[in-house]
Amino acid sequence: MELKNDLVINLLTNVGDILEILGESVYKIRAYRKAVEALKEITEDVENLVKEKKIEDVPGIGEAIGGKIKEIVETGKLYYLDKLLKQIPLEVTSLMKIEGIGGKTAGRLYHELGIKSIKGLEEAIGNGLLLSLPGFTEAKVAKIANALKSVKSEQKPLPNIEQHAFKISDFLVNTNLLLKVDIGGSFRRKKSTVRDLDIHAVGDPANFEQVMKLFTEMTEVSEVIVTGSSKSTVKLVNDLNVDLRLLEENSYGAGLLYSTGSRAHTIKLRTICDKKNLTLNEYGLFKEKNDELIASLTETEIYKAMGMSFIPPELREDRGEIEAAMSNSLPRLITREDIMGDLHIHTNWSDGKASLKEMITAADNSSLEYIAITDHVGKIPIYRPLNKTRFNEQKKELENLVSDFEIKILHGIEVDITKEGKIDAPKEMLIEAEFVIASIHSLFDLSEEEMTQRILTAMDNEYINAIGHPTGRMFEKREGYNLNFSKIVEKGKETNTFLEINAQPNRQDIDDYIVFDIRVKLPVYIGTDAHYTKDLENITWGINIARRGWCEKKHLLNCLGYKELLRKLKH
DNA sequence: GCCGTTTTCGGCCCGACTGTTTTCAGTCG
Repeated sequence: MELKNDLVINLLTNVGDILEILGESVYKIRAYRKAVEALKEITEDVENLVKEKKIEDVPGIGEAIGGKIKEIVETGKLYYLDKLLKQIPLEVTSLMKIEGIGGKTAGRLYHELGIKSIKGLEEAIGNGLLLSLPGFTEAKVAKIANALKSVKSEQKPLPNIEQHAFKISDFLVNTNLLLKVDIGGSFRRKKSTVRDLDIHAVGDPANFEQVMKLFTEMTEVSEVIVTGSSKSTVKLVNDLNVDLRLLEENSYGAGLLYSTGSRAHTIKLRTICDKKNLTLNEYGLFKEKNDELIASLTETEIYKAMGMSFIPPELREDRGEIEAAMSNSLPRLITREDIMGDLHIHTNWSDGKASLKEMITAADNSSLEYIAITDHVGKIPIYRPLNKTRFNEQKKELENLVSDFEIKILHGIEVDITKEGKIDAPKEMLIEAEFVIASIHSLFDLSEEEMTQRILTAMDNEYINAIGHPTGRMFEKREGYNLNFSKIVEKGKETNTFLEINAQPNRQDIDDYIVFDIRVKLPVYIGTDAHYTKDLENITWGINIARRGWCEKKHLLNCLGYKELLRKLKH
């Protein structure tokens, strides 16, 4: 049986969109949005939650939405949505993907002009129909026509946009018109993917007009979406949206807190403030009655004034960090210095580009205590995977090299998991290899149950230490397959098999919310999957995921020293 | 529609920018 999580998320999203077009209560719409967000953050099978009558335990899901989820799980359909769709066709919701068009405008376009789709909207602009609509002036129509070219921006892998982000903040710093420039938003929270950049800067308001002019006229800007004296949004030629928020220096901490978000974190903070008769905004924390300023200079002061310890940006997702900060029980997140080893590295013995010696030299020069060399074995589409003979040759080369280095080396392999969950490698190699990663490299479109079973079967193999890039996602190439993680974690505990956080920029697999869920049940480890020596630096992306997943040293296999690690492995 | 350290009703985060609304609704973050 398939997991129904995606279906439930889709149908409830549709309900939210249609309700928005119908102009329903914003609180009702918000309730559906919140329920969808909550469902995206759980790794459990929604069907099981329904069966065990635990679905209403999920925060944001109550009796009404819980009942609808039950109906979707049991019948695959939702009568309530079907009824709504008799009033508004589903396609109308596509209009809301255009910048500046929300539910109200989409509703008017449909009701007053019969426009159902983006294509219909283009036609209505072309033949002048849109101009006939009250309130739609030439300027407004031109703006919509322009916005049509760009649907609301997509998520992009953080590593791909890091350089753009620094370039823009450098540009702002170099104007010499600002005192401090910070990149906030999901960039500062170190999310694997970001939708836009939120830049926060403080300075003398006398300079703001000039800063905004320089910002909106940067050569990389393809379009100015909004611009005002304290806030502007531009679209860059590479389709990245950048927000710039300017504040006075004495609002620095409050502005950074606001800029960093997340939205859910901010809302929770403000809700708590409300109960304490405080108001929190981007200018500061105030007493509600008399507007008296309580704190604004630093984030630490503001958190403290709200009765909390400083919350690292990576945790600001309303996953319990606020409650933990109030009870002084935030996790001691891992740092770069805590990482003792890298357990997934390739060399030119398979599809890596660096030699064994080059890789070891590079790793030895970093602060690592150990690495695992894990070249490919099995029928995978690369030029030259290892066979038994070459594995032995590699071992010999390794033995000759080790004395020259301080770093400890596990001679491992990465093996392929076949469709049936078998391990495509000779047993002698599995016995001899000191760290065996099993990964899926083909047939990605099996059902959820088949994929889960495929991995469970592989984990049952007594020589497998770890599952590499567990969901197989590759940004801008393919979605990851869904897995039943509760079953996989159970099997991991039973068989002493661990899950990888693959740190390749285009993988970043598994996601932080999965790590958050499983970390206390089964240790994880970060592997760079390096193919070049410089790829060893990709460990950063894995650390981001681990930190966002609330990992402390005890949750990560590669925070163990070499000897402790060996004791943990099953062979 | 959800929720509760003022708890089963009456609230629900807060503010900037846009357009044409002469006082605010819509959209966004």
